This record gives sequence, structure tokens and C-alpha cells, in this order.
Amino acid sequence: MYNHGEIDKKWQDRWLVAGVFKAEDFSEKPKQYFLVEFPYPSGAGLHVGHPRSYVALDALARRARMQGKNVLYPMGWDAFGLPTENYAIKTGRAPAEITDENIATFKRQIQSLGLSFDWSREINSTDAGYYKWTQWQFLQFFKAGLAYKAKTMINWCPKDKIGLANEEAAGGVCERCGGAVEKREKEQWMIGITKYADRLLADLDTVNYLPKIKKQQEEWIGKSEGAEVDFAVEGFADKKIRVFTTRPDTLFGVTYVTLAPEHALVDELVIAHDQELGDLLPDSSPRATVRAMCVRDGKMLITFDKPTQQYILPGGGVDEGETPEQAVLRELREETGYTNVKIIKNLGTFKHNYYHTRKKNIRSTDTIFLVVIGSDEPLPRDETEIEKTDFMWLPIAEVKEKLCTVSEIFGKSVVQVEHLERYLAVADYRAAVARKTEMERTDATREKTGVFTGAYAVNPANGERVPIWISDYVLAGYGTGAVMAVPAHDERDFEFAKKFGLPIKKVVLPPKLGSLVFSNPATKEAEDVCVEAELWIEDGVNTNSEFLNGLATLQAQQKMVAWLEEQGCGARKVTFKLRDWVFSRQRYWGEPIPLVHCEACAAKKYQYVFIHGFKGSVNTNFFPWLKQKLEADGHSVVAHDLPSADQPNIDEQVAFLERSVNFTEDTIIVAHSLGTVVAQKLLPKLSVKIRKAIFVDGFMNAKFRDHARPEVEVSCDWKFDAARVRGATDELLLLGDETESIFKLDNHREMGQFYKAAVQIVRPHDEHFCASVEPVILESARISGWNPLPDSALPLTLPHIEKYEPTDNGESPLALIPEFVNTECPRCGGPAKRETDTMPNWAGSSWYFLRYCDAHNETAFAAADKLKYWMPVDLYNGGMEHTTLHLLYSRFWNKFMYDAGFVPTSEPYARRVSHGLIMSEDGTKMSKSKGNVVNPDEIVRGQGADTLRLYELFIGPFSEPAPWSVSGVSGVKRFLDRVMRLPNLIAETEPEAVTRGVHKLIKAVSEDYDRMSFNTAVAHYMTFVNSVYSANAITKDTLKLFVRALNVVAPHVSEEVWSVISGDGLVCEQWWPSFDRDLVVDETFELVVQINGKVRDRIIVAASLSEEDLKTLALNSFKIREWLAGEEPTNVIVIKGRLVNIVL
RNA sequence: GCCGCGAUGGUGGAAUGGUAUACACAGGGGACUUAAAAUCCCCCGCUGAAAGGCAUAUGGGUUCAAGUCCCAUUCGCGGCACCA
Repeated sequence: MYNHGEIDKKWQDRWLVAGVFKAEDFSEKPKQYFLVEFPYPSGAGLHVGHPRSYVALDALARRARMQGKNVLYPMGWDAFGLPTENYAIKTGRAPAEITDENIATFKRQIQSLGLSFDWSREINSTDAGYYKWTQWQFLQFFKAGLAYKAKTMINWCPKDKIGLANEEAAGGVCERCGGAVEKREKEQWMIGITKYADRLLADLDTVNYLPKIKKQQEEWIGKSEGAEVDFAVEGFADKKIRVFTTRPDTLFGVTYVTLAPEHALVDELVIAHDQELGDLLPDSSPRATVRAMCVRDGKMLITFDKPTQQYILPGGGVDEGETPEQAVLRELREETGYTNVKIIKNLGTFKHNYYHTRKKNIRSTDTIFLVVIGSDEPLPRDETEIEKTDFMWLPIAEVKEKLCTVSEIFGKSVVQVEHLERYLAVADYRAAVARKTEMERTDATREKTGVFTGAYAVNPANGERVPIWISDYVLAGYGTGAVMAVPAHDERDFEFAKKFGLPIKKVVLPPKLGSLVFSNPATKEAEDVCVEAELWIEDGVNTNSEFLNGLATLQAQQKMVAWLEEQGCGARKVTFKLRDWVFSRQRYWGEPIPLVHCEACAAKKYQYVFIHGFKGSVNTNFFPWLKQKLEADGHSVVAHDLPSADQPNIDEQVAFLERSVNFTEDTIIVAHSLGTVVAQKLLPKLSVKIRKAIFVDGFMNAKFRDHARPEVEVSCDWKFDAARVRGATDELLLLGDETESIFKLDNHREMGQFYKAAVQIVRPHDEHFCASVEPVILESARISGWNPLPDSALPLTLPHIEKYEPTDNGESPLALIPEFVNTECPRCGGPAKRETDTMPNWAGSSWYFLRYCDAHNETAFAAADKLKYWMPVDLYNGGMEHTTLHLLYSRFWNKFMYDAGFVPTSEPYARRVSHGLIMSEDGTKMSKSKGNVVNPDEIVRGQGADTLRLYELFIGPFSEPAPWSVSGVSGVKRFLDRVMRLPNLIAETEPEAVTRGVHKLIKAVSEDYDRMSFNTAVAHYMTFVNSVYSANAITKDTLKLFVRALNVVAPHVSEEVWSVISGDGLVCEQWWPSFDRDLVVDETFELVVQINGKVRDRIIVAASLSEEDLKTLALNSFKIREWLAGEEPTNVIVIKGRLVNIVL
């Protein structure tokens, strides 16, 4: 038994003194960057699961160093997060203090293992020096328009009082506490990761990730290709329902349309206007009246109109100076005496002929409101009571009959009771859906539910009228929130149609039958038979589909999309499952978001100046649309067509703009294409600094162009002054075209770097942003009132507070600190309020691999040349639990930073692998609550660091989960003891088997490390040591080779043995041993002789024998001759170096 | 439900289509010792006295030869889960 305590410490100190694990920036040696996920330092301390990957990559890192590589193998702490904050809430202690303690424990534990981390690059995501740069990078996202605040339904965990990303609330359960998740509306910071969806998917081809990791990334991004189709809505000339489908070939099979309950059109559809009547009436001198539909407990309030002897809705005329809302409330209070009256909804205004006793047929409008009477108001108890009053509460079904009789008075429009019923049904349904937890809603086995809206859509393919339903099987957040239902060819639509008795129309035949039918019309009967088959969701051959008949699915899809595009009622469309990243947490223990909201800035009106491109005009492209939108918001727009647009003279155009526009500090320039060149020439000439400039698909160098356009090429001198252009505008945003329709992505990146401007790569609706409306441009052009802190104000540090609980309405505790919240607007200097949300945990871990390259830089998140030297990470290992979120977020973060010119590679990780979980001895997951956690300290103390290291590797295949075994640990301990005693066996000579053995060992473990098969590598070391003990002799040279090879997995023991046998220096500084090719193959081998594949004999033969010799030897062996008993083989197979198989 | 991965001794596991069960644990026997621990040696898939036969979840197939390739089934694990 060696004294591991002493030895471990001794060598760890020597390595430290020698600085052998320091990574050297810019070394001539080839670099190699190994990365393990930096841990969250929990209060529970390290458990044996953590070191599995540290030890494995440590072996690879140590080997790489011995092979002459300049290795970066760093470690740090991902220390923001909920467990610490929850502990702070419980104990009242400061999270920073708790974190420091936890880190100290983790660090001591990790360091006791003798891992070859370069501790000089240690980082901590909660250090202000670190999160300064997390904040700074967030501001780059913000400045590029990728961070935006949006009101969204969030997943809300009532227990943790925290908003969760969809992915953190998978299955309707809070990832942190396991409790049920509710829905809640909240303004949140979002980051536009969806803009990168396509590239995050496509670039997976350029990296080496485990196939299952790639697959998970692909599924999470969830690309699907199909088409969007517009359905007209009957009775709504200006409305259409846009659906997304992956099966445009089934358009002729649509029998209804389904909207998500949250779909924006639902309200309007349900209370349909009576278009017919409205059109009949001249629109003059309407008398405004208001009516109330009061509902409660399924009953509605109606009143008896004495002059006409009819039942009508309560209400009356609108008085002077009154809004219809005020009028209806007043009328109700006056007429019914109810005071607790609440308007739910304005159902719309209807024109009609109002019958009046004196003046007949007055044209009038009725605005009808849906109203509820508070439950504290008494309803009439019995019939007699009802008789006494003009008002009565009737069940809605009866109301309909009574009101129908007054249709003459109200005209057709007021036979709205049906609509009211529908409205109530729909409102009920929507309320029920909203109440449902995510869990209930996503349970796929649940029966379909839904309601009919009463409205109809028109199938653009055949003009058919199909009902519009709403159902929660349609998701609001995916596609357009509406689907065309093809029950014959979609499982969900099929179920729904069955349940509600909707028609099912078959338009796709299974391929076999389809080809039969269309090659031989005589089998038409067969088609009818086939059509009986209820549901066919696979590809096939179209039928009942007019111009698609006889086409296979793929062709039918293409033809349909082409047809839709031609008709202008549809287009090819790609959709992603990926949603934008919810970046806000209403918590204390995270990076403060360094933004300030200024009301004054938000309310301000700006002057927008449009600069069109080559052969363009401000009346083409997106300009007219943008102008309308901006003017609607009260901004002014200066839009001049430029002179010489067709034969551009940039100088002339610049002069023209200088002459005709009064540029101020509230000017925002929107330039497109060649217009951006004009803007680049114009900006340095301005005497004021303008507010913002947006370059849409711009360029700055004639050579960047794809197409030969001589007129453009000669249009200017192509020299730009980066500093003066950038200095002439507060903000500069470049929008690039992801499809590279004209300019390559690199052009935009280079331009972004040249101007130090934000680059946003988007997929435009149309090539070169030409013909279509572009919401992204509008988004970029708007001023939100959110202003970033200047770089000099970073880091925005967390203030010290007394109580860490979120406020009762779910705000961060920071919201309770006036000194933090109230501040100055960094732009206008007026009073403004700080954002009190903090960033999610994912923020700090999205870029930590960059910080390791230059961990102590105070002027940048990392120096560009160091990033260029070290990036990308050559091998990144982490748990499978991080393969979707962390991996995707950090890839996205890096890609954005790459576009912005801050990092050198588009992908951060060249290779990604995953380790399996270490389970407890009983096969269950280790957890503090179960009390089955194995603490590495015990093993390090009791059996030594190398024992723990070796067992972690030996426990099983690296990527598979493995149960911990206490007795297994003693096995590797025994092995290490035997290694320590090897010097006792040193002799002048050794058997050849030992000499050959060490070379075979080196070859074997080299291969094992290359394929990350650590368990077999350890086995190979054991086999060799066993063979030395059998031989009872080993030469010093052989032992040295062995110790060098062993060093990477058992560094302490191998250093000790090395020093005992007086090796030079440290083993870890020796070269990785190479093997002798001649010594890894034996001179003899055991030839296996098989008859019909069964082993019948084994013969020791020389390795040099030819196939013919082997065959002869085999056939002549005594045993074989006995087995053959004179029979002649029909065939003899000889595999050199292995076996002979005799076939009878 | 869909997709992916897997199933080998008492246990963890090994095996480029070519000797199934390396290495280790557990178990059994022995040596040393007053004894124990430690150490060292031997045995260890099932069956059979032996020769041999049978065994890699189950059933088929391809092949001279299958744990490995193909098809079907069962079970287990992981991911996704009304994504149109």
C-alpha cells in the first residue's frame, strides 16, 4: 500500500511550481483546446459524477501535451442561478457570499484530483469583471436589433416565481422544482435566435458532433418545408386566413379550416357583420344607438318594447358627448337598476332601419355590446317577479325564438343571437383552453375538442366553401396558427372530423393502387374500393384533384405551389419549431440587463429619410409600405427619388440629398442597396450627428458585387471613411440577405467590421428585399425608448439588497430599490428607469469558452488575436442534458459574434461528445435527497486520487451511463499498488513477451484514446502489469516506457515510480512513447482450424507462413485428419494470421 | 404514438464479419501467517464421466463463417411528443 496522501500532494505541488499545465498564447506548437462544461458550484459539493469527463479529457489533454501540443484545458464556475438564490432567500445570506464558499469547496475537491487544468485562466461568471462582458455582448445583440421586448404568454412557475423558457417547462413541469407551470402574460426580453435557425441547422454539416447530438439539435430547430395558402373568408372581403401546410398536394381534400383558439381573427369571425344589409343602406345621417347583450349563467336579458309589442335588447340612444360605452352603461343602469355592470366586448356596429312610432324607417346604427351583470346583482326569483318588469332573463335558446320575431325591427343584422350563442361557445372554449396547463394541453392522447365559429372560408383551389372551426390542437405559436384540415390524409384532422361529423374527402391514393388506377382507367372500381380506406397519411398519387390527378405526391406539391404562386394566393414557405429565446428572469442572482427605459425618447417623433437603390425609386420596393407605417406613428418621412438613378452618379445624388433634406439629430436614414453607397458618401458630409442609419442589403466595394453592372461600378471611387461614417450616426445597422441573392454574407460581415456596426443577417421575404413588405426593416427603423448603457458604465453591478424574494407580482427584487431603478437616460439625460430583469443562466455559459482564451482582459471580452489563435474548441465534452439548450444558445451566440466580426469562427466547437451519467450502486440517479451520493473526497482520502481517476475511466464505456461500485474501486486500487511495486521486479533482462507487451500496450492505448475508449485502455494497462508479474522481471527501459504511457491516466503514481527508477524530470514532460512496429506483432500465432465453422484444433505456427503452408498444416493435423475421416473438403478458406476453415 | 440506441457469465463489461466471454468485481480452493489483513497461486457460462454438445433477448434469413449484416417480434433506455 503506497502512501497516496503524501504522493498526491507532492506531485501536485511540483506540477504547480513547474507550471507544466500553463497554456501559452501564440506558441509555435500546434494548439489544442479541450473543454469540459464549467460546473455550477452547488452547496452539495462535488459528487463522483462530475469528474468523469474532467478525468477523461485530462487524459487526452496530458497525452496531447506529451505529443508536443500547446494545450488549453481550462476550468471555471457557472455560478449565477436559482439554487443559490433560493438558499439566500431561506437563510438571508448574500448569494455572492454563498457562491464564494461553494466555489472554494469545488475548487479544493477538483484540485485534489491532480487534473491538468490551467488554473491561471480560471473564470467565474458572477465576477463583475466577467459579467461586464456578458452585459457588453448582450448590448451588441440589442444594438443589432436582435434583443427586443415583447409581451408573451410565458410559462410561469408559481413556486419559484419565475418565468421559464419553453424548453425549461417541457411537459408542463418546471425544470427546477418539478411543479406545475401556469400561463401568464409578461413583458420579457427576447433574443431573436429564430433569425439564425437556418444557419444553425445548415452548419451542423460543418462540425463533428456525435450523431445523436446533431439529431437533437436538428429536431429542436425543427425545420419543415411546405407552403402558405391564403383562404378567403366569406363575408370579409378584406380578411383572409393564411395557413401553413407541408402537404399542398392535398389542398383539394380540405373540408374545413381550423384556427388556434388564440388566433387574432377569431373574434371578428364569430360576430359576423351582415354585409348584405349594410350594403343596401346608404351611409347617411345615422342615429347612433347602443344595445346590450347581457349574459349570466347561460341566460340573457331582453326587454319588451311596448310601441312595437316586440322583444328587443335593452339599450337606447347615445347622448351628446357620450361614448357608446358610456351610453350603454348608463342606459342599463337607468333601465334595470343594476349597478355592477361590466362591458366584455364591443360586438360591432350594425346598420339597420330603425322603426320609430312617429318617423318611420330611420336609418340608424346599433352598436352592440356584450355585457355581464355582476353576480351580486339579484335576478328575479320567479315568474311573477318577471311579469312585473319589462325585463326578463331567459335561457339563450329561448331568447333566440323571441328575438327572431323582432327581426323586422332590427333587420337581419340583429338575428345575431345565433352569433351570440357562438360567441359564448367560443369564449367559453377559449377560456377553458387558457385555464389548461401546458401538460393537459399537450397530452396527445387527449380527445379532440373544438367549436364552430359560424364563418366559412373559401378554398382557393376549387372555390369550395368550408367551415371555420377553432381547436386547441392547432398551436398559436407555430406556422400561422391556422391549418387547412385534410381529414383523409392527416391523423389529427381525421380524429377531429370523426368527432364532429365533418366530411372526409380523399385525394391521395396509396402509390400502388394509384399507379394502377391511372395506368388503367378500367380499374376505376378499385379506386372506389381504395377510397373506402379511411386514412392515408403517406405519399401516393393524387385523385379527385383536378389538375393534380395522377401526379405523385412530390410532383403534385410542386405543381400546386407553382399554381398558388401564379394565382397570388400562396407561396413556398419554410417554418421552424425553434422559438425566440426568452432572456428575462425576474430574479436577483443574475446579470442585470444594462438597459434604461426613457419615456421621452420613446414618445419623440423622428424624420426618416429614404435613399433608394440602383434603378429604384421611393415608390417601389418596401418604401411605400414603410412610409405608411411610419407616418401612421406620427413620424415624418422624406422620400425623394434621386437624380440619375439609371446611370448613377453618386456625387450628384449626395449633393442632391444635401440640398433637399434638412438633416438633424432626429433624422433616421433608411437606405437600400446602392442607396447605401450614397449614404456612406453622404454621412461624412453632414454637420450633425444623426440618430440612426439602416443599410438594407448594402455594400461598400465594387468587387463585392456578383453581377456585372458597369453603371454601378463607375458610379463612385469606392473609398470610404469608416471613422467619419460611423461618427455621423448614433446607431448604424446593416441588414444582410441570408439567401445571398446578390451579396455574399462575408460582404456584410466585412462591412460590419469596417464600420464597427451591428450586422443582422435575415432571410428577406424577397430577393434583395426588393418587392415585398419587410417588417424587419420597420422593426429596425423604430426607436423604442430603450437605451443601452454606454460601455463606460459597464459593468452594471448588482446592488446589495436585504431581501432576495421576487416581489408578489413577480418582479425582480431589484424593482424595490429606487436608487437602482431611477436613473438618467443615457441618451437625453432626462429621468428614466432601469430594467430590473436579470439575464438567464444560459447567458454567462454562452460565451465562457471565449473568455478562457484571454481570461483577464479588461478592455475586451477577449483579444482578437488570442481568439484567432485558440478558437475553435477542438473537443468539447458535456452532458446530454445540455445538447439542446446550452449547445444551441452558445452556437447562436458565437455565430452572432462572428457576424459582428468579434470572433474568428462561425462555429465554436469543432467536435462535441457526451459522457454518460454515473448512477448510484442501486442503479438509480444519485441525488442528495435519496442520500446515495458518493463523495469523491472519501475515495481520494482513502485510496488516492489516481484510484478515483482510474475507476472513473474503467467504470464502463464513456458515453454510457454506469453504476458506481465500491468493490470496483478496490480493484483499480490493487492495480495501482502493483504498479508501485513494479520497481521491485527490475532485472537486467526480461522475457520477450514483456518487451513486445509494452509496445503492444502503447499501440493499444493510443488507439483507445483516439476513439475515447478509456475503459479498455485501463484494461490494457492491467493486462500488461499482470504479464510482468507472471514473468517476474522487467527491464528499467521497458518500465520507463510503461510509466510514460500510464502517466496520462494515473499521473501521481507514474510520477512517483518514475522518480523511484530515477527518470529525468517529470514524466508529464516526457514525450508520449511510440511503439516499434516490428515488436507489436508476434513471430508465432495460434492458428485456429475449423471444420464447417466449428473450432476443431489450434496449432502454434510461425507468422511468416504462406496461406498455402497454413492450409497444408491444417489439413495434416492429427485431430483434423481424425475429424475428416477421409472425407474430401469441398472448400478451404484461409485467413492469414487467424484461421483455416475447412468446408465439407 | 414517432425517432434513435441497446439487450453478451452471478455483476460492470470486452470483441476491424474470422478463437465469444479480454479486463475487473463477486464467488470457490490453496500458499504464507498463531490469527486476521495484505500479498501470491489456481478454478470460475451451462451441460456432460469424457469425447463432445449447447449458449451473445426471441424467431427467421444472408455467408465458408454472424454477438457483429438483413427481416420480424419482445423487453429496456434516451429524445420528441397534436409542429399541420
